Amino acid sequence: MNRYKAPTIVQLAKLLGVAPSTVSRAFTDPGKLLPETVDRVRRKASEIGYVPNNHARALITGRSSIVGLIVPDIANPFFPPILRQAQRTAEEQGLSLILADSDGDPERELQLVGRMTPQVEGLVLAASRLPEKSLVTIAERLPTVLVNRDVEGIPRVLVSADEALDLAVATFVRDGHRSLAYVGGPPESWSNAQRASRVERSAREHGLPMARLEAPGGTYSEGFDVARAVTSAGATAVIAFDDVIAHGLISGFQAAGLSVPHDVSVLGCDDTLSTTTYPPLSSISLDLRGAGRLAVETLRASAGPSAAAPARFELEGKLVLRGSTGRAPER
Amino acid sequence: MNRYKAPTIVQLAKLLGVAPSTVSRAFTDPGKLLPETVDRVRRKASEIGYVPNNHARALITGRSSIVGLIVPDIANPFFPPILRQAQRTAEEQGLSLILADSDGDPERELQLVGRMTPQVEGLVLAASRLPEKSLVTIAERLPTVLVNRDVEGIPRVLVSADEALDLAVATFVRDGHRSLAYVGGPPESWSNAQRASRVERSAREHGLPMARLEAPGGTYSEGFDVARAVTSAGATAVIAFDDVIAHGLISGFQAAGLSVPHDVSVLGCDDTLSTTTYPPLSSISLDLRGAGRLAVETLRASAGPSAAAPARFELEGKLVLRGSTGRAPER
DNA sequence: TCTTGGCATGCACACGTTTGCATGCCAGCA
DNA sequence: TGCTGGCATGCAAACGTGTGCATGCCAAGA
Repeated sequence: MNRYKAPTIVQLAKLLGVAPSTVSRAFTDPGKLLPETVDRVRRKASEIGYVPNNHARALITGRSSIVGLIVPDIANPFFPPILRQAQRTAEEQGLSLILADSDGDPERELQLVGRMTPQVEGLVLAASRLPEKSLVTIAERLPTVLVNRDVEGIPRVLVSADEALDLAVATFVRDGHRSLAYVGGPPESWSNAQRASRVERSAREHGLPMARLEAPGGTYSEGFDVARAVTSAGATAVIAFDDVIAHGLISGFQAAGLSVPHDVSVLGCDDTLSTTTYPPLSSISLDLRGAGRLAVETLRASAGPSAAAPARFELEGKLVLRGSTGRAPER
Repeated sequence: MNRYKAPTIVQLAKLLGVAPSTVSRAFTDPGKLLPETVDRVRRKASEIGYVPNNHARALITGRSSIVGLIVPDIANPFFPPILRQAQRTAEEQGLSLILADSDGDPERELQLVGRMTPQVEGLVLAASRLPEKSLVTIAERLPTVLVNRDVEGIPRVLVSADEALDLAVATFVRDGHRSLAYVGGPPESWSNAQRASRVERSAREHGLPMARLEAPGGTYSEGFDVARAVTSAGATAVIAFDDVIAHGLISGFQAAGLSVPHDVSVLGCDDTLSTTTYPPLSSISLDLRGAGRLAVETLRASAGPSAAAPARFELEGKLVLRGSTGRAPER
């Protein structure tokens, strides 16, 4: 009933006594028109409230001004900063962002990609759980940027904790720790594999024994439960896949009567919790917002006719020592 | 170069030896077709990976199959569950969700609405900070659903803590508490005003003195800092606007050498942190996912020709007592 | 004056759907 | 058998825009 039909390009053209194509050009290719004409068209347009119909435009150009973003889990504090900055950057470029959550399920992720494909201009896949093969196929038919997934031939932006992890291990050694534990997160996560192997390598180089433990769901309570295994492995320092697990670990240690960092040092990763734990969590701070921005900028660039090699950006995180790490206990 | 053209309805029709309109109907109006035909079309469609082009569809029908969702702050743990379920429900209905973050700024929120208007079919505004007048104007020109904002004449779904707050106050009284504090959150937030006045009323009815304190940014560190004010007001029980502030309060008390819940009881709201604090935070659990679902379902319903009165849903939360609340200290 | 060429604008088709109407078929009834 | 009517499907016209090509104008050069 309150059906309001928006003014169209032909109405505006008729009103001005010009051809529809002239109006079109006034918006999309003003250089081809007399500046005076452009002015006249634009003025009248805003007067009658004309605004280009996105769907009609998308239909003919194939560019929808919409980009899709898929994350495994919106509720994970790792993603909101990426998401937020991605949206903001998209907005600056005149793009809209459509969002979906794959729930960490590769099958569902693939399905979401399928649904999005016809209506988006490009895709950002954050921490994708899809096999490389699928990713390549997707990237072939649609401009795609990966976040935290390193696949040759596809533009990608990675937030890396590698150097900071090296530094962390070195710091632990210097502080007298003689045994280390790493608590892994979701096994399908690329970051998890990356971090685990880096810590392992670094520990080996320092001759530091390392126990490998798991919190596959990446939850607080898993972290809590695995604390026991850390102590029985004899480790005095533990690096967790992320802050959530680290937080659980701290609580687990406290519940077992151990003091952090006096009895055991705990290092998180991602720095999403910052000072909201007690003691304040040492962690590795990542440039998540930068990743969000870079992802859509790269997408935009790679959507063009550029035949340049697919970009690969690596954003190094930095180690932030707070109260949850310290010297090894005297024994 | 890597331009991949998606299969179209006519290609599919040719492949099947039927008319394009038949294919179209197989998706939009299957009742008009022989069930067998519908099957055949759908089977072939998924075989060759055909998926309807939304833009073409939107152009002719005027319905874009896109709904917009605006939140004040994606990073606030209150919103992801809403967001997530809203997206999922939208997906079930064949809709896409475009997302934006207003950063809590009304001006920016208005601007976002303006940008979205021409391309969405409806709008969900969560915890909007816009004046009522603006909201009414928006709702007039576009199907709109409010979440946690109560404006007469606009469909809305509210997650309410009212009854649970009453129960909480009664519980405090029963447990011997003689003085209460309420720590408010963002002053522009409708929920904040709602909760504050409810607690105030409930306390008055019980003859319980109540101190009103503020953490206007709604952050952990503000909660931490305001803990001091709580104790100097002599309160032995404190209700916080949300879990984040409550978490800060707990840490603040611990830093001041007070034990929770032995010396002071802390109650959060929203139940977003659940067991990740120590002691586990008592809180008020809200049906956020239900709100997300209801919001887009309501939007969908109100987009139809229904002239029914705008719906108003109120989802009551429930009190969950964990380890951060207990009996008043002996004195 | 005639030609050339650049520049501003008009013409008309294409994009992939939906949908009202037309068509053809077959069953049921007189 | 002939007629009616319902049902499954085909036909073709939109929806609002972008864009290659054609057109017409005017200035500059010969």
